Amino acid sequence: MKLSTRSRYGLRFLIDLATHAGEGPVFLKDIARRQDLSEKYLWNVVLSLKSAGMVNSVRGPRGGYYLVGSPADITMNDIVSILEGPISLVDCVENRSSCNKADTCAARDVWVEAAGKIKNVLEGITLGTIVERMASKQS
Amino acid sequence: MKLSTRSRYGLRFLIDLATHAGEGPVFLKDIARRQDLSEKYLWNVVLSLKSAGMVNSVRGPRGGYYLVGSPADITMNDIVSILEGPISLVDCVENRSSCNKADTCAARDVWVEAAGKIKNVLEGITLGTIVERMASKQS
DNA sequence: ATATACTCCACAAAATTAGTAGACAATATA
DNA sequence: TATATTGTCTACTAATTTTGTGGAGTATAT
Repeated sequence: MKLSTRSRYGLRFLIDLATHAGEGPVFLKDIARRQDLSEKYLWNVVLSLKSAGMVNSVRGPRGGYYLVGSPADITMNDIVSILEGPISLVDCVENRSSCNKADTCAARDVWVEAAGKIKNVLEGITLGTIVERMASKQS
Repeated sequence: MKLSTRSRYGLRFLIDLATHAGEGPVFLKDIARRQDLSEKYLWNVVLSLKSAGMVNSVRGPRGGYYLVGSPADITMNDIVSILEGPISLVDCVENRSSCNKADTCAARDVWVEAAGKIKNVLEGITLGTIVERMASKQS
């Protein structure tokens, strides 16, 4: 039950972006350097975030990336869903037809319930609160 | 954020076992047939459950597996922890030294919090309630 | 004795994840 | 308009994890 590096890198990217909000677009290259991530691989992660409309980019000199919405409106569930896929602990939660026993399966009910609760947890954590907490930590 | 088949198979094995409690040991072969799982692979999963002390076995004819404790005392967190490893969404949650930035990392705090809450959710679901719910569903 | 079922090591196929290479496209600025 | 800077994109490869198989052996109730 580990998250892939996509989610980890994505979150670090977004935190970095939120931290530098209001300073104009931020270079992918700078974030990769600050966070010590492969620039190429990070781009691939960020591509997903952009496709999902969570970030946007400006090309050319003085270009870079910026958050589309307010950090307070971006939840961990949003981030993980984009980068990891929907929070279904097993396929049959999302996709009844992936198992021909889904309708009568006792185990499935468990996973549906657990997935729902985990989703609630992740929805309760926003990028905004993360950045706030960071700031108060440093002072 | 998917669980591996180990957890899925393991839960189905345990549900089957709990359902047949009080009838003496249950054959792995029978469960594999009922649940339509590879006998060999299921054995490997069950081995982990046995090593962890959750189930025990009797050899020879009339042998088989049985639950060690009461279904009411076995939580989803126990099961997933055994079969999937500890619920740390990222390595640094369990293992600070896996990342040299763990002490100052803002993202880590998020994962620690999320992992703790997810653990609470899974601890709230026991094998006992699952079996009960199944029974009431069938009536 | 022997049938039944568990034990355990080693191996292999499949799938997923992680990461790299390099050419191309857009654009702010001089 | 030239050019430096930065994002875009496709294709490929390497590493890891997951999932599963084979087969020889061991314990024991009948």
